[in-house]
Amino acid sequence: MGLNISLGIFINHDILWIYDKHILDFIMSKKIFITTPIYYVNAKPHIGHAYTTVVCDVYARFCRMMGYDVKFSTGTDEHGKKIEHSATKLNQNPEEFVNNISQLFKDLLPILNISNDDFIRTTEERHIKTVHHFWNKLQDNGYIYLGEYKGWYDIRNEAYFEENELIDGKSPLGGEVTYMVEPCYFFKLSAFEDKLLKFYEENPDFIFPISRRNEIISFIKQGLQDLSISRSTFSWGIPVPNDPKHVVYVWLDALTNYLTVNGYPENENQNNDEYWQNTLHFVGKEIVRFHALYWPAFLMAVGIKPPKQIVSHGWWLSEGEKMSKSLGNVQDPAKYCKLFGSDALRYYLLRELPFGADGNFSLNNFINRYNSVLANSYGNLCNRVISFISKYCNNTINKPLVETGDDINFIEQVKACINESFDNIRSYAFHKYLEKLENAVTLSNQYLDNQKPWLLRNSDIKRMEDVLYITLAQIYNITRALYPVIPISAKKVCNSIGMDCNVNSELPNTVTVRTPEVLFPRLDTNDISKFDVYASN
RNA sequence: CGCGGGGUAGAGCAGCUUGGUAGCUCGUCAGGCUCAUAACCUGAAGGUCGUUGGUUCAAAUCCAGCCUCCGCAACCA
Repeated sequence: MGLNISLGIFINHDILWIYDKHILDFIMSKKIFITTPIYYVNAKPHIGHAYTTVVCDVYARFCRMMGYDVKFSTGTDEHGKKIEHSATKLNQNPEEFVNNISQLFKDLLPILNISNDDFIRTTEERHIKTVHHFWNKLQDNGYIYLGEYKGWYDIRNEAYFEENELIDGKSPLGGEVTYMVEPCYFFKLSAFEDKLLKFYEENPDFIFPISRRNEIISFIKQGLQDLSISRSTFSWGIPVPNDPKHVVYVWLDALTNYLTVNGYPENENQNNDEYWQNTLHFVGKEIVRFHALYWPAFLMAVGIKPPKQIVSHGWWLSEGEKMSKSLGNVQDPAKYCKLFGSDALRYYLLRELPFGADGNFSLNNFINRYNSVLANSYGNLCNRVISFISKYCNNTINKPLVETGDDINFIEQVKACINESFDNIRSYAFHKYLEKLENAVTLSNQYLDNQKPWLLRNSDIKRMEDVLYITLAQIYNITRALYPVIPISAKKVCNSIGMDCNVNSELPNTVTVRTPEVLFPRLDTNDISKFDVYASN
């Protein structure tokens, strides 16, 4: 029972463009809930955080463009020993510390032009209420018991190990270990092995991509142990209901943020909630296990259906190496936005990395793509056509009465590109989505060069106008298709031809243009070291 | 046997799921155009797709082994 709505209608003079493939038909209603992970406030935001957030934003904007009612949340994860530790080192109390860093993440959102509907902090009262309710529910249903955590504790790395995991009396992570016994609460994760495997079986798309799904399945098949879900060796966390010596394990705390955002526990019956039924969690590959395994188990334990899909992406290297403060190569997303504009950064993030894979973020490469695609190809196309109309057609252009074979051919090819482009959204192949639109831009430049309106100006004014209108119509279509990625520039282009970015808008018979500003000024590559893009410590 | 990701034109990468003329961006060379952001368009050179073997009519693509590079014991997306 896929949703049968027409997904975006592109109007091209005399041609009704209907993008009728149900790219999002796995979403069963018109509502959709998109989340970023909540970011751990142990350090300042870097390009990796920006990436996840931008991916979600582009997806959210795309869905809205296609007529969906989107709820899009992000936020910060603020509890845990590490935070307590970091705060102490700076002679701050934890509240002060998390307020500062959380604000940095929040400030980044408008800089990246993110259209989130909510920003949640795990220190908020509404969230603490949710966690308490969720915990009690788990307890009422018999999935929590008090036990002891025993093992060799690596203090430096804050992790427990089994005797047989130790190497030369040290932890596998290289730290000194001491044997510790800590009373703590456990979640009966072991009871969910079969249920989880069955769930993955019945919902083969639950974990994206497949390789991650296989990893999780083989992890479960090795056997699941009960999960310790409380800590008593530090206090910066949400107290366990009725036993405030313990605080709630940070992942149980963090994951429930999604329920908080969706109105739980007031809105307790999430199974009837249309947003919840169509929840997409976008995550980095390192936290797939928490989202694809622990989270559905927790939810099953309280009787809530797991989310629709866990969408996992890869990691960024910086200039070929791991991002690291000591190497000074931590890419600062805010600096990129300031220097090149948020659209350029958003475009680069999506275009450079094949979604799911790891990739390399490099300033040189950024500038290369910026110049070749945004400036020379797309920006220049918009500029040359609109300027032409502005200069030689008195700002006004009329819809052609007849079309030649070349025209039809061109229009059909662009249409095919946009269709293929959108098809790639379904599999989160954002790099291909953009590549196809770049193809459409190239086709437009080729069409112009073949038709040579600058020669027609002296021989056939009517034909010149037809060519320009037809090209302008395709620019309008391409621009709207690009809107989710480069919303600011897309709006500028649409405005300069007196239109909005709505997919259902139709180019009128007579279009009046305004000379556009240069969208993406070419960047000088002679000395790229002058661009200060790295985070200061 | 720790886990994971790679090895495709000078550089950086896609393609591998669903085998079938090897593609993209940049760079180089030669042309064209002049509406445009010294941009745009055309053409050319340049690759035995790490290696060995297997499956197949057919392998960059599937399978097995090998060589090799790189991440992970974090600032974790």
